[in-house]
Amino acid sequence: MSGRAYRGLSADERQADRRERLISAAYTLYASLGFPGTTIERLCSEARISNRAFYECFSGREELLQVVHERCIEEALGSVAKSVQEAPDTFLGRLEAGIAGYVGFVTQDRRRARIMHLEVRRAGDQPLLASRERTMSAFYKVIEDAPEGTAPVPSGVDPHLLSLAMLGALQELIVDWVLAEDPPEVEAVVGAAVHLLRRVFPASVLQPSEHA
Amino acid sequence: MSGRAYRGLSADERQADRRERLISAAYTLYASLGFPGTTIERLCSEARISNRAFYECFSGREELLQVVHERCIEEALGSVAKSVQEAPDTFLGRLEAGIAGYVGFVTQDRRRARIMHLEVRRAGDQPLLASRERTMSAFYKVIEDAPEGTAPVPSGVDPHLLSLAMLGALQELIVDWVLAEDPPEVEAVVGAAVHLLRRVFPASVLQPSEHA
DNA sequence: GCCAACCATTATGGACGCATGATCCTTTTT
DNA sequence: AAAAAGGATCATGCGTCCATAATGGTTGGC
Repeated sequence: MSGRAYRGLSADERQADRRERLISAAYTLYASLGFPGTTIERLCSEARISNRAFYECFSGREELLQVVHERCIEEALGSVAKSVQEAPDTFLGRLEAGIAGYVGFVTQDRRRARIMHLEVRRAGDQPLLASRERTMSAFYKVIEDAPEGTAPVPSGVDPHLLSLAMLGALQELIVDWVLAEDPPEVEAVVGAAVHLLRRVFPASVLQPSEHA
Repeated sequence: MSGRAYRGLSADERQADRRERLISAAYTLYASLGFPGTTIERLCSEARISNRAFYECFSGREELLQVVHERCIEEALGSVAKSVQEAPDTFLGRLEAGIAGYVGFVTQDRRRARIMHLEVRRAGDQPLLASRERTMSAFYKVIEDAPEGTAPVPSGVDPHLLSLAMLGALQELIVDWVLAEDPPEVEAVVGAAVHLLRRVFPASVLQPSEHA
């Protein structure tokens, strides 16, 4: 057995520590050099980890990206869920809180926004699309959990495509925020996104009830 | 002087022919292997052109992509302009014709859709963003050329961000059409996009006049 | 304090792509 | 038909990255 203490850490702890350092390094390098420019060697030197040890943590660059992306999504979902729970229990309230929560979360750290909305696409990796699907369904939930069972999706138009388009709109706004040399205010991004969704999903017009 | 006839073509014609073959090869390879996977050697072998001669046509891979992309945009603008001109002179009519024209054009050849909406982003090349700006402004024009000078952009929301978001929405729909293993009908894509824009730009509600 | 585990640093071999140079076949001119 | 231009095929030098192996310094157990 090769489970021995070292620098006060067990074998598993050391392994986990290296893994974590690699993830942290990836977090930074993806945002600065982009995913294609982030070589394994750079990752290792940034994380101060042996080139050899990388392969004991991940099978290759793609798996690392996958893990980083999933972590980002997990954190984002948590943050958004919290924002939504604290919001007033109206469709509009939940919607606005969800968007503001997500945009706020993602713009809080420029690296996050870049990884989640730019680098993921550049990879073209297959398993990443699965993660994307998860985000989609989470987004669906926010809409489908409208309070009194009103279906906010209009008829005659594929609701899946509509949600897809809304995600694309939001994504484009965030990408612009990331790439523009003179980025818009976060509030403006949120405002545009909220305005968009408010107009697209007609349930919002049924919602002045709570206000009066 | 080195301007001599060869295979019935002048020196300039031969040069132009090689250029064209490279562009055609790029058109195909970008869509199958993606831009990053499209090496110069592959391009040359596909175009049946000497590796050496490539650099007499383009300075490198990026310039070729640039040229291909600009050609795509040019053709798209032409096609959309024609569709819009033939449409009824109402805001809604122009809008619908523009969207249907663009989606129809871009989905007419799968390679086009992929190049214009996927590979361009993957390149991360700087001059490409300029071309993208041109597309943006063209899109603006369609909206700003509303017949009786009504400003369809709502107040309180940055119209630039709103247009950006709409482009993002449309782009996402097209990307989905390209990547999905079970792609939606083109009509459904057009329908979703039209529905979206109709709801977002309130000028559309001022437009039942022509119908009666 | 000595040995052994541990691990970052530093090579090594292989593959790939870019850019350029050399070779050889084809086409045109005379 | 011979000479010369044109261009594709093949070959080279260079750099980068991946993946693995050898090196050497550090830490923990005894």
